[in-house]
Amino acid sequence: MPDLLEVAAEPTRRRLLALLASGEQAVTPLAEQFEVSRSAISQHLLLLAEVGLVEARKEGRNRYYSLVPEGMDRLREQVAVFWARELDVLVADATALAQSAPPSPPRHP
Amino acid sequence: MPDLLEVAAEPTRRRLLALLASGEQAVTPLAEQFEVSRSAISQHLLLLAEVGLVEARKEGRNRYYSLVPEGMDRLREQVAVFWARELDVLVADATALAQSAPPSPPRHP
DNA sequence: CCGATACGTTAGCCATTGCTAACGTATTTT
DNA sequence: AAAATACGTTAGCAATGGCTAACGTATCGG
Repeated sequence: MPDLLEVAAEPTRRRLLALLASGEQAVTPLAEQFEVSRSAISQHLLLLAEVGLVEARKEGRNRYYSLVPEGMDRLREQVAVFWARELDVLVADATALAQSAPPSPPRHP
Repeated sequence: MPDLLEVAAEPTRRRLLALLASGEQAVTPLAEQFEVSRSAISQHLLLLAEVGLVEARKEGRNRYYSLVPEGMDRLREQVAVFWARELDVLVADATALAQSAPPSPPRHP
């Protein structure tokens, strides 16, 4: 059972998700937008399906892949949880710092 | 030159970033919170530093690692770019769907 | 000066990953 | 019925990744 974030982070799969965002699409036309083989894309899609980010609707000899909203929400949540680990405090420092303020002293007194 | 999102997505490194969010920390105390060796953690930290997410402040025989706000902002941006690819439309459907509304017809008319 | 501490570094190992090529299968076309 | 299309599946490969163990190197304490 692969890690959701890791699966989604891989560059080819990120692009696949982005492409599917504009609507469902069959495998071959998807694969044509990449430089790797159709088989490679198929395997990426199966992995994305395994973690519940996409699903396939079979119609004739085509399999139309589309995003699974619930899965994408789970991904969004995971990302949110990551950022929520007080990282925002740090980033707040960054913007303050970007506004030509003196650098804040090291945390952890 | 490794991919920023992929580097940040790996579970151990995610946790490292989260731990560093609460303040700078030396390698050994960091490593003690994991089950893997100190060497493994050191290598993860070096990789995180390579992509600009963390940096080390040397003091005596310790190396205090901390988040690099600019790097974390770049990461945040990358994530935002990913979600911005019209994925939000899909997610909007999801919430609507979660409110017991009939499923929206397949996109791509 | 010597041992201990805190690291980075390296080599080597094993598992995983992403890939291609070839094949199998269902569906459509002719 | 045969060829073509659109897939998934499998095997097998090269590369990568994460890990440990061992070592090298500063720095600190005695």
